[in-house]
Amino acid sequence: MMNSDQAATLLKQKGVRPSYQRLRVLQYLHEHIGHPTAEEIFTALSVDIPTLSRTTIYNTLHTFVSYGLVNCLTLDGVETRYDVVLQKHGHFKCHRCGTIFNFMMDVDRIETSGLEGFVIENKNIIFTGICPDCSFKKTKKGE
Amino acid sequence: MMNSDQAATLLKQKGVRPSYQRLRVLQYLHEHIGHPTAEEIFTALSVDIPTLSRTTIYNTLHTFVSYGLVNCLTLDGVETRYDVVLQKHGHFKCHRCGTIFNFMMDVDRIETSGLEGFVIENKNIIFTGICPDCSFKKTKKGE
DNA sequence: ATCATTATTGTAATGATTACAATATAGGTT
DNA sequence: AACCTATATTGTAATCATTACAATAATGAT
Ligand SMILES: [Mn+2]
Ligand SMILES: [Mn+2]
Ligand SMILES: [Zn+2]
Ligand SMILES: [Zn+2]
Repeated sequence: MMNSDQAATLLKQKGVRPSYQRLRVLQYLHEHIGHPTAEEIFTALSVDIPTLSRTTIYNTLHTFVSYGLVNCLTLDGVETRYDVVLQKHGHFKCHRCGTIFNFMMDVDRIETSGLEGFVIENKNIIFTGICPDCSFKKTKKGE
Repeated sequence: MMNSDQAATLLKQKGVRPSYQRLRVLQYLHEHIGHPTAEEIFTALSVDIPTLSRTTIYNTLHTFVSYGLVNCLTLDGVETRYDVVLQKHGHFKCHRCGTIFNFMMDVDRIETSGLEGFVIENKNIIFTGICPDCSFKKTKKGE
């Protein structure tokens, strides 16, 4: 998916010093595009890097966001999640299994009224409901 | 805007016991539609109700949400905000002054791809940027 | 008035995130 | 290569919103 060299190149390209921890976090994000939390990243990388600090994860993620390497999203408000897919897309959260899905949409085609004079910098689309998997399980159980 | 009797009627209508605290919270929400936080409501009502507990505010808001009296929204992830405007609308948060504005849009006209088989229960639209007021101040300062 | 149900209160706990200071590392300069 | 400064990492303590929980109070039906 993304090897160490590719990660280093990407970081240097953006002006971020490619430390070992940062490389690993960036690689993890590219290998786990399901919107992981800081804690999930920390837990996963701790196995390989026993000295890893939670603070480093937070610092790294903040750096990545400010340098435009990742986007952060807070769907529910309990945990911030990180997204390495930079292409504009919407998010669907299944309230049964908690999975966050990406979906495509033409963000700029949304017609609004009441935003005259507003400078729009970001458009965030969040849908909630039940995913096909959970929907199917529910139907089966109901029989 | 909404007097005690109106609030009581609304609560009874929805099957929520109209305690004094609940009446006051509901009234506050109707008089402050700028998406207040639990803390803001608590601080404001504490003046009048010195024995008021923060827990009551949280309980009350949870009750209101579950009975469909208000909606909650978590735009940034730091604080949950409460919205008594039940009509579907989008939110714009100014990252300069922090104000959260409502705007109108046809939510159902959004075309998506990749959500086949998903049961959509809620559509949340959040824009961020700079509001006209802050935009104007910035321009003036720049002269 | 009695009694069971429900609401309120206060305090303690939780959990994600931030603040901060000490230590370690990286990369440029001599 | 050794040196030095800027930057990154680490560990711990603090913060802040929210929740858990148990005691007390109020409500509404009988
Ligand atoms: Mn995504
Ligand atoms: Mn609103
Ligand atoms: Zn699901
Ligand atoms: Zn503003």
